[in-house]
Amino acid sequence: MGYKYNREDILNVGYDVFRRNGYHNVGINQILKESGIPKGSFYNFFESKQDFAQQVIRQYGETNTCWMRDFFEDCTLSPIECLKSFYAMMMNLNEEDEYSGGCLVNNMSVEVGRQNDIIGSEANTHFVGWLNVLATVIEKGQEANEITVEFSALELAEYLHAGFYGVLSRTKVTRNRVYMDIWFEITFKFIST
Amino acid sequence: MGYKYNREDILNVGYDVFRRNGYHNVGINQILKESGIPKGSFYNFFESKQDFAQQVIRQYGETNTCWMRDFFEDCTLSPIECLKSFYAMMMNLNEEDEYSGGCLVNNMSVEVGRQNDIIGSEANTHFVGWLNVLATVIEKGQEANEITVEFSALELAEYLHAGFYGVLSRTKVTRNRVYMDIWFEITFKFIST
DNA sequence: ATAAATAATTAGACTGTTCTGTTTAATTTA
DNA sequence: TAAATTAAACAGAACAGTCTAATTATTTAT
Repeated sequence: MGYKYNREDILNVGYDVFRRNGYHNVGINQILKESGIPKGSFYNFFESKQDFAQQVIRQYGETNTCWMRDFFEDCTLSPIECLKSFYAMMMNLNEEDEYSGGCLVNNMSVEVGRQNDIIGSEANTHFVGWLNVLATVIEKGQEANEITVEFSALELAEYLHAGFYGVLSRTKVTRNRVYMDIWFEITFKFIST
Repeated sequence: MGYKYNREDILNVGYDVFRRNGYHNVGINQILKESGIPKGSFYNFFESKQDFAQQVIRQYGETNTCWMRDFFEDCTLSPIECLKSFYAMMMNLNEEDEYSGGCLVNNMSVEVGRQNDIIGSEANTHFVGWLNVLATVIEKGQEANEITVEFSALELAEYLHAGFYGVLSRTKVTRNRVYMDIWFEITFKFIST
C-alpha cells in the first residue's frame, strides 16, 4: 500500500489551475487547497514552485504528444481530413471550455517563457514534439497531393501551430468561436492543393 | 509650471515593465522604483494596479493605432508591399528587442484577458482598432488585384493578426528570427494573387 | 514470521519578504 | 488660501519556502 498522496494527482491539479490562471497569479496555497495536500507533502515531492510548474508542463507535454500521435494513427481519413478533424476537435474543446484556458504550454510561453529559461525551454521541447507529429501528417498529405509542396512539412507545421495559438489568444478576449472558424477556413483553403 | 510627475511618464514606464515582465509578475513598487515616483503620487493618479494597467493598455493601444494609420498613409508602395514592409519592420523590432517582450496587448490578453473583464475588453478594443487599419490596407490590395478576394478584408486581417501573434509566442521560447521569417514567407505567398 | 531500525511521507505552524492599498502630513502650485 | 500633489510610514493579507514532529511504509535482523 502506498502513501496517501501521489505526484501525478498533484500535477493534474497544477495543470488545471495554471492553465486557467497563469503562473504568477497562482500561489502554492491554491494548489494545496485544491489538491487537499499539506505544504510538507508538496515540498517533499517538488523542490519549488518553478520545479513544480516545469513538471506540470512536462507531464502535459508528453501526454499530449502521445495523444496526438494516437489520434493521427487511429484516424482513418485522408491526411488533410485528419488534420482538419484534429483542429476541429481542439476548437470544440476550447469552445466547451468557454475559452477560459487555452493551451497551458502556450500560456506559460507567453507569460514567463522569456524571463524563465527553465520553463521556456521546457515549453519549447514539447512544442517541438507536437510540431514533429504535425509535420509527419502534413508530409503524408503532401505525398497524397492534398497539401501544397511549396513549403516543407515542418514549415507548414510551424505555420499551423502559430496560427492556432494566435487565434486562441484572440478568443480569450472576444470569447467567440467565429475567430477560430475564420482561421480554420482560411488556413485549410490555403494549404490545400 | 506643472507638478513634478505626470501621468504619461508613469504610463510609459508601465508599458515597458508590463510588456517585458507581464502583469502579475510586476509589483507597484517596481513601477515606483523605475519611474522614481513615490507611492502617494501613484495612487493620486491611478485608482489601483488594475486601473493603471488599463490606462497603460489604452495609451499604447491608441498611440499604436495612430502610428499604424500614419505608417500606411505615408507608405508609397503598393498595398501589399506596404503590408509586407509593416510586418518586416515589426519583425525587426522584435529581433532587436531580442524577443523579450512581444506585444503588450497580446501578452495581457493571454495572461489575464479571460479572468479580468476590464483588461480583457480594453485589449480587445485596441485589437479591433488595429484590425480595422489592416483591413483598410487589405481592401486596397484586393481592389488592386494584389490580394485574394476569396475572403473578406477583415477576415484576412484577423488571419494576419492571429498568425503574427502566434509566431511572437513562438519566438519567445525559441529566440530565433527564423520562425517569423517562415510565417512571413508562407503568409504572404498565400494571400497574394 | 516478527520485531526493530530506517526511510519516506504527512502535517501544519512558523519565518521573513513582498504584495496592494491606506493614511497622514508636508509641500507645491493655482 | 485652497486644492492638488508629493512623500513615506504603515497595515493587513498573501507570498514562497523552512522546520520540527508525528505518522506510515519499507527494509533489515533475528
